[in-house]
Amino acid sequence: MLQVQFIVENKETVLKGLAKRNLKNASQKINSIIELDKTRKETQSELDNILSETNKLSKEIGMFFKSGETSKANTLKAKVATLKEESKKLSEKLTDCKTQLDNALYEIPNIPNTKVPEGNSEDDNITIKEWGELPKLYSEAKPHWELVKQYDIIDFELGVKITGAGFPVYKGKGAKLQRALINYFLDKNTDAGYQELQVPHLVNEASGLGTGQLPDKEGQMYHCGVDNFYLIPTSEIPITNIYRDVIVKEAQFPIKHTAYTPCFRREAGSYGKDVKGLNRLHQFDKVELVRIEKPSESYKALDEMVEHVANILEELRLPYRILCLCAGDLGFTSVLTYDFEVWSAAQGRWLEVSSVSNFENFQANRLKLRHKDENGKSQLAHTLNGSSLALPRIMAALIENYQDENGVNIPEVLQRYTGFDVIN
RNA sequence: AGAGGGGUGGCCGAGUGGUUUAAGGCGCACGCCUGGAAAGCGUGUUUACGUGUAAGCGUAACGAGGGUUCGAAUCCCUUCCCCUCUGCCA
Repeated sequence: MLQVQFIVENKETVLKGLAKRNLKNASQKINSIIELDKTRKETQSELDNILSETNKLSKEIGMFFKSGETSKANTLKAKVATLKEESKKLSEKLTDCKTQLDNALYEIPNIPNTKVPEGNSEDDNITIKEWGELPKLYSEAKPHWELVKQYDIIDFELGVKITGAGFPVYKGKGAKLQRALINYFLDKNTDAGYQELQVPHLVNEASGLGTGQLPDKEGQMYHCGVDNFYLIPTSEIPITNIYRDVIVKEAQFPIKHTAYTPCFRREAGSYGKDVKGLNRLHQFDKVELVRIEKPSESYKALDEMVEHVANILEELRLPYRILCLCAGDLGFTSVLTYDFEVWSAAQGRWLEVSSVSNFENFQANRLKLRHKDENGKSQLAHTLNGSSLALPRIMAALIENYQDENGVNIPEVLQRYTGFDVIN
């Protein structure tokens, strides 16, 4: 969430940013936040004064009891009783005010970067780079869901039997290819200085709140009721929450992590070719990048991440394009996001395989993730993340783009990981 | 899962109702001392909110949340976590 102080001091900038996102009743919401903050400050001051007085009197009571002046003590006790009533009222008012303020802040999305194009939907995203020639497939080319069946490398029906739709079983060379991709991605990331982590796949409520999936996106996560844990929809949650309530030391920067995890998403409400085959699953694998940066370095870090992901796709020789998301398509928490899409030749469409974002201090504010600046003052750090990469759609594109009369060929860079060069 | 013991500052650790303004130690920073360093000595060393131009001042925080009391690290309740033993288990 945004910092109240930032909203108060930069009201016009905030309103302009929210207008870009077409947020309804923005100025009303912002005014109410400013008003609530004012009330909060006043109430805090009033309460502190009363508590200060109460503390002073309590000490005096103690001394009177010690010296045996019971009647004096009792007089003060009566006085404290009235003060206590007042402080109770004020403290309730303060709690109430803070809750209202937080709830109001939760509704305000992040302010888009000036680079973010105007626009209402994905149609307004701007392509900033295209790479690779779209492959011309041979006449018998098929979509991946037919190929995986033909070569028996991914079994959707089996997954339905075991669990339900959207939980495929990878078999034989399919499983091996999946594992090869994971290892390849992790190696690329660690070579680029990202520390590899293995993190829990279930997280508690505090972590869900920290990165902002809770409370609003509760329905999109699988929940273990008895223990009150959530299955992670992305490893961003466990990785970023390492830094919840942390003050990072100067020497720790830059902080670069990568992790492979399965991701679990309930994703209700989609249909048709969007969910066909590997296009959208309830469980899928992903290798993630997370960076914690000093504010002055975060955009350099974002560019590095984009460059890094592009390099991987080029090594795989998958045609891709990079989109700069427009304000209307930009995620709630993001300031600037680049989406990577690869060309799925047999489907004749682009598939999103990575999303790289700078959240600036929006996430850090909820996480209470800070660092000390040059003057020794605590400042919120910046958080960034990106996929490198989401497995299923890479699989889909690979299988489709690399098919020919002989079967599905394996990109050269992966062959030392798979140990075979064709699936047939 | 059962029984028992714990959770105090960056770290160790004292503290069972009232000058706790959380002892003492370690670490760290600065200063003195020194040719230089170590040792020694001195000073300082949390976070959040409020207030103030600032120095500072006020409030809150002893795992978390409630309660008792004029007053709680200390007593009571709830809850989370850690350790030991027993059980179960890859």
